[in-house]
This record gives sequence, C-alpha cells and structure tokens, in this order.
Amino acid sequence: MMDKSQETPGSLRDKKGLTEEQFLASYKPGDYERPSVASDMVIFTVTDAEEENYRKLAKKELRILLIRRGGHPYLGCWALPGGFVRPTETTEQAAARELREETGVSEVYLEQLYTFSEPDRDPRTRVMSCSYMALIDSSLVQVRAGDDADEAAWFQASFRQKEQNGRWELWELILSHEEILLQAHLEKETGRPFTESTISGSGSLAFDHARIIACAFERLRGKLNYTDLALHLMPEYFTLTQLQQVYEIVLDKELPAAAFRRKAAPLVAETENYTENEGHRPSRLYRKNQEDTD
Amino acid sequence: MMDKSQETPGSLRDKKGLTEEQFLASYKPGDYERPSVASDMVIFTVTDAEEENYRKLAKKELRILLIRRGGHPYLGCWALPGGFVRPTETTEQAAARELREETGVSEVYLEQLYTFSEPDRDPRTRVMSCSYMALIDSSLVQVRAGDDADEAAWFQASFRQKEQNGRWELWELILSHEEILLQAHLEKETGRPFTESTISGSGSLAFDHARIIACAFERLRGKLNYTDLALHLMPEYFTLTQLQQVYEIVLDKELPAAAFRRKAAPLVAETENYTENEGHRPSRLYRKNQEDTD
DNA sequence: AGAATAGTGTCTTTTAGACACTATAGT
DNA sequence: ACTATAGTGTCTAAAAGACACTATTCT
Repeated sequence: MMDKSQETPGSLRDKKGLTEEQFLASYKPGDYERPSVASDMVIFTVTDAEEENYRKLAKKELRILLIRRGGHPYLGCWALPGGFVRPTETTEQAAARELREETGVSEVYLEQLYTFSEPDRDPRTRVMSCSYMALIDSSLVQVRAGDDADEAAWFQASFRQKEQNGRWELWELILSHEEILLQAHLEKETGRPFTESTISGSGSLAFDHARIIACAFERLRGKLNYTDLALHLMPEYFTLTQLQQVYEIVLDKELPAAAFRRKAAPLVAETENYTENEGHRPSRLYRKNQEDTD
Repeated sequence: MMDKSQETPGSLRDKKGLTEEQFLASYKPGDYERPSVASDMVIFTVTDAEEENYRKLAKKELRILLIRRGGHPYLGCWALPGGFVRPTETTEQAAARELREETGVSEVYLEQLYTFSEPDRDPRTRVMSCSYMALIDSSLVQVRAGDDADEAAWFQASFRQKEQNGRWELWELILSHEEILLQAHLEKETGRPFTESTISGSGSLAFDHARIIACAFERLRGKLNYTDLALHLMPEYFTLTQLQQVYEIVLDKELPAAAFRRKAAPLVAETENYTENEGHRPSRLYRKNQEDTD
C-alpha cells in the first residue's frame, strides 16, 4: 500500500547498524501495557408506529438496537451491540461482524464516529471503544439475539437540547421500549465531544454508551442536510413523503413540503410506479439515485 | 460518572453466582491479542511566506509539522508527530503530551479525527492510530525536536482533487519543505475515508500518514464554513483581511471580501486598535469573540 | 500624486420558507 | 361528496455573490 522503496531500499541501517529486516526480526513490543479495543455500534432504523387508523399516514419512530447485558459488569443494564476487535480485523470489520451477528444484516451503511479512551470507562480492564453508526432500513429489522446476550430490543430514541449557556450545552437522551425507560442527561462544550452523563429511568445504560449514542445523533443530524445519508434508512422504493418523514423524525422538526421536494429531487430517481390502496391519492415511488453527481 | 445504582446495587449475581465485585476480582483479560494504540497528530498553522516586497500584503502558507524518523521502520521517512498512548492517558491526553513535547505548546485546539486500524499498517506489530488535528497560531511556531526524532520541519501543504468519476474521487497531497518534496495520490469513495495512496517525490511519507493528513484536510475544510475553527489559527489580534487570507489558504480559493466580512462579523470582536506602518490605510484589529451565541 | 489595502453600499442571484391552490384514489 | 394525502406555482425573506465606490496611510 505504501511505496517506501525510494528512501528505504532495504539496506538502510539505523543507529545500531540494523537493516529494517533485522530490526523487525528482533523487535519486541513496547514497554507499555496495551489496551483492549472494542467496536460498539449505534444502529439506527426508522419504523412505522403501530396505529394504522383508517386511512391516515403511519407515524414514524426512530429506533436504536440495545442489548441487555447477561454478565458483569453492568449486569442487567442495556448496552450497545459490540465486541472486541480480533487480531486480523479492522475496527470496521469487527463492527460489521457484530452487526451481522446481532441482526443478520450485512452490506449496510457503516461510519466510524469517535474513539472513547478514558482509562476507567470499563471496570474490568482498559478497553477503548471505537464507535460506529449503522443505518438500516426497517424492512431488514428482525432481531436475532447474539450469543452472550439474553435479550435485544429496538428502543425508540429521542435527543433534545435542554439548556444552553454560552458554549455550555445540556442535552437529554430518552430511550424507551415497552415499559422500559432509559433517560440520560449529557453535557458538552460547543464543538467538543460530550463529557458527563447521568442516567435515570426504569432501566439503565451500560458504560459510557449514552455518550456514544449522543455522538451518533449529532453526526446523523449534522450530515443529513448535506449528504444522502437518509437514503440508507429507506427501503428500495419509497415516496417523497416517506423520505420527508424520515428527515423529520431524525431532525425532530417539521419541514415544509415544497422546499423539501426541491432539495431532495437530485438525490432520488423517479420510477413509474405508484402506491395503491392507501385511501387517498396515490404517491409516486422513488428510488435512490445511483449516479448522483453532487 | 455513570449512575448504575438502580439496576446493580452491588449484590446482583451473574450466571456463576458472582457479584460484580467478585467478578472483577477474578477477571482475566480476554483471549485475543491486544493492539498497541498510538496518537498521531496533524498540526496545522498558517505562516507568512517570506517575500515582504515593499508595501504588499504578505502571502500566507498553510503548514504541517513533520518529523524525520530516526529509527526503523520507515527509517529516514517523514512522519506525523505521535506516540504510544500510556496506560493512564486518554488518546487525547497522549496527543496533547506529544504536541507539548514536539512544539512546547499547550492549550491549543485539538480534535479527534479518525482511528486507523488496518492490522498491517505498522510492520512491527499491530498499532492502531487514533489521529488528531491541532490548530496553532504561527506566533507559537518554534520547533523543538523531540527525543526520538532527529529532525522536525514545517512542510507547506496543498491538497487538491484531481479527478472525479461518479462517487470515486482522486486527490493529490503535496508537502514541501526547502528541497524536500513529498507527493501522495489518494483515492476515496464520496462520503467514505481515504483508501489507497501512492507516495512519490524526493522524500517519503511513513506509514499511512498521507491518509491521516488527507483526513485532517477534509475535516478542517468542512468545518471552516460553519464553525469558528479558523480563529484557532489566528494570533490574539488580527485584521479581517488576515482572517480572510487564512480562509482562502485553507480552502484553496478566493473569497469575495464584502460577503466574507458579513459572515465573519459575529465570530469576532472589534478592538480600538489599528495596524500601523503598513504602507497603506491602517486596518482595524479584531480578536476572537468570547461569548459567541451562535 | 500614486500605490496599496480597508471598508461600505447596493444590486443581482440564489436559496429557503410560507402558503394557497389543484389533483386524485378510496370509501 | 368527502377525506386525506400528493404535488405544484408563486410570493416573500434571507443569504451569497458581484462590483463599484469611498477612505486612508505611507512613500
């Protein structure tokens, strides 16, 4: 991958007179204790809320997959899917593997977020977490519990700013699934990662996973406006209103339809198909624009 | 930091009947080999090009600090400043420590970029690199060579897109310092990290550091327009024209002055001082706006 | 006076938002 | 006919760019 032939033709010798080959053969790993590294993942999807009343449009919900921990530490708490990175994997490959193991889904959008490295973030031993965000469309959502977890569930997620004082910000993260409520308050300085968090509610979030989820929310919201990220949350065929609903549920605000359609137009490609039997005027189906030359 | 009292009052027992305390006391680090983790850093600064001809305004140059490697591997190649993360440090603290060691500077803007984890990116052993971007103002630039490096230099940097074909992009990175020229071509898919790179020129770049620098350029350019990042590259007092020059050298394009001043206004605070003896009309000096409520 | 930059006013273009209006399947 | 959503046209407001014009100091 790297061409270093020009400066190091293989015979360059260091201060001890060793060639690179000799150096590598005699190399002993350094003095410092090494950390474990895990990949943790915030898997987003948008599902229909269950309330198909008559002919009304289905409301959307933003959901995140959490897994109930079956072992120490944080036994019984809810945590992001993830696991240790194996010796021959990249962190991204580890994330993709975990995603496949937890959901059976592959070939999805996966983006690295941030690496959390506080030495005491895991009470067992030093574990750095390289976090990822995954976007999957709801038609792929069929939870398959992993090996070391006794329960997995899609939690409805909301993330709102509660206070702002100069560059100091306070945010609230709420995750809920049936009777379980997880609530976290997070602090940050504008433009910096989240620092403190406090957890409350009827369940509890493991490790610093509230911070990771907050980080994922920020990234997703920030990129929604100037990328085609939202399309990864859509099934193959969708209407523009459905796409708009996804933007609205992610951004947590309503958007004017006319302007939205103008802006979304270059991201999608028309098809000749329409929705049917919806109880009102049919809607044209679109698909992701393959060759978008943005 | 995390409140887990509700779910784990300390007496919860796992499948083997252990409390968390007992579990942690008996915990043995996992089966897998652990990677080393290093923090590497792209330190940006903007300096005046040396050509004070008469009364003309000084041209600006964007520069990056590189260190010539004094040991294997990549002996003699140029590399980003960085080093291994110690057991009690976060990756960010390690980056800040390296920055202080290399430049004597502390309290600067530091932002995590991306974690590179290809298993073979370092021929010695598995080393993940958690990369950071630092922005310092040129008045702080006094290179102080570190211990294990025999040479450090500020390289002028340019980064341009050469080709685009659908979602495939080709970029060129050029770093130069006196007679030394480092050139890299990098490929990426739109919205994804850089993948391949080829190095050429009279010197050579170590490891995958061309990818890291490319990543830093993307981040810096992307954030310049909607944050006050550029102010971290400015000395305490500066003129709006100087600020505009910094934007122009980073973005590699000229900006209309009137529009720039409108947009920059909320980021800065006027002072009552002006430049003197510049050979033309004096310019008002500004400073960073402390309480910007953007 | 002339060089060189500092700084402003205003016109145009583009983009985002507001909002009314028309269109259409299903019951 | 009525409901509910689909989709468009147009006006307005805000932002970005173009560009001319004035201002000021130093040589």
